[in-house]
Amino acid sequence: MTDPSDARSRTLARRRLRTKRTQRAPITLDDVVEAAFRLVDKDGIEKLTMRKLADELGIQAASLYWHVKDKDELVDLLAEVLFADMDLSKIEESPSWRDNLWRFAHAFRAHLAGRRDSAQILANRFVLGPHVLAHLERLLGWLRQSGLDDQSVVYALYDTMVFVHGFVLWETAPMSAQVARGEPVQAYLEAVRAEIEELSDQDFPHTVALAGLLTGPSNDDRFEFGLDCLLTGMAARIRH
Amino acid sequence: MTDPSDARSRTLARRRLRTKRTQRAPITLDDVVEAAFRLVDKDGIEKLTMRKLADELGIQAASLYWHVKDKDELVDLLAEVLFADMDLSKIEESPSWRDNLWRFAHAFRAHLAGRRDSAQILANRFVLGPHVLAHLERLLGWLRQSGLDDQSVVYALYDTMVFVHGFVLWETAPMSAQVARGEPVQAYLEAVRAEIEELSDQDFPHTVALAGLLTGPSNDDRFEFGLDCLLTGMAARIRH
DNA sequence: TTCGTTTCTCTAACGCCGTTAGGCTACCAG
DNA sequence: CTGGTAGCCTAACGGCGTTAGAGAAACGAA
Repeated sequence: MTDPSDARSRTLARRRLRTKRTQRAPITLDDVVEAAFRLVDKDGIEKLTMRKLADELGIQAASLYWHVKDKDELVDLLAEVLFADMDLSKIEESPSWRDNLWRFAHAFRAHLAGRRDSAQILANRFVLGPHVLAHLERLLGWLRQSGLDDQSVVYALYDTMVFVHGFVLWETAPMSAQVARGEPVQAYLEAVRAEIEELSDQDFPHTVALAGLLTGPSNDDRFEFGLDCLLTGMAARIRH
Repeated sequence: MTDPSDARSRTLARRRLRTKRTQRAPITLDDVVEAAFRLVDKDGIEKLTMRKLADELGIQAASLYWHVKDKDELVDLLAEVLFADMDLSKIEESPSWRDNLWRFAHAFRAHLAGRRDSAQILANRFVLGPHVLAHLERLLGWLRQSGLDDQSVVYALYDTMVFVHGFVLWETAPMSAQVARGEPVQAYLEAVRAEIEELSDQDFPHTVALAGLLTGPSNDDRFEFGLDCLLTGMAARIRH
């Protein structure tokens, strides 16, 4: 029984030397991941199937199991690549930890928003691959260099990531469920708002009164509010 | 074509009047939900199957579809019941919105921690059932009565819930994946820590230096830190 | 009491899924 | 030339969500 991952890396190294091939070039792991993301963007993560993925690649489903152990390993891979694809180098480093964290949070959210079901792919997977570690190293460096004590660095980063991830999860939840069936987001929120406003004023005075804000149009405001509070609180806590 | 939910409620109302039955009592929707949670607690949400659920109830899989339209509707139901089961009445109301929000956040986290895969069940489902609305009403009331402007009430509650949900999701992520296979949490964290400490000091100085804190034992500290920052920031923002 | 209706469950089946076993072919190193 | 391995194949297994349709028990009205 050969170890597939060993075999894989040996193959990848050798492929560069290969000059010509009578048949079509073999599929690489990158091809698999790329095709998977194509399908996810089209139909959502729930519709991602080993058979459809194989189809997209022009091979049989069983052949995928040479590249990947499991469907689970596949999704783990997607999660890692998803995180790795975030381009932190575009963020210019500031001497202020708060600026750095603020920019990272926005970049993180924007990145997740750019790919369908991204928050769901990341959820419940604790991936510590090389790309994730590289990003982590950079972020920790930013925060440490601005004079924060080590515990604050770790906690601040962790809690910020948790907040952003949670936020995007809630932000995209109705979209995945309803909008995938064709309806625009705005229409969905209108429907929820109408539903709330039909409630009895007697039983739900506060909910009805706040219906507009609850289904409010701007998720950006909500995000900014939470993030700003989080960072302000950190600043207050750190300088005693 | 009869509407199943209408039929269901009529049945429930009538069942109370029924005195005796020659065969075993029919299954109610509550029975279904209860059995589903039993299975989730035992094997995790991913192993929940219509067939196994039917088995647990002593009926055939197809019979479930009289009680429930979909598996999706089932999980929506679980999400709503999960949220509804949180007992907010145990929380004593304070005149301070901060106290109220703090207590709610802790109750929410504790509640989610008490049931396996709860954060995952809640994820990506935007449920607005009667129980959820009742809780929402109560929470909004608490915050409004302490003099917060309406927008702050909504945003503060929303962002707090997002944070708690995101936190529990991350907190239980490694547990679901690894611990379900038998290993204790502590052992898993030790393994991650060892993995980090094996990294090159050259390439990952910060990550290695903070390995202990990154895999630190106390999630409670992390949670407290984030929540406290969030609430402190809110207080600062609200009173200008 | 009778009789149609409703409630709840059944059997049978469809098509899709993840995954495994084992075989075939093209390539490469010796 | 030859053995091994990389990369794909066909075939199949058991399990999944779901539907169609039948049937039995209980009910409600006559």
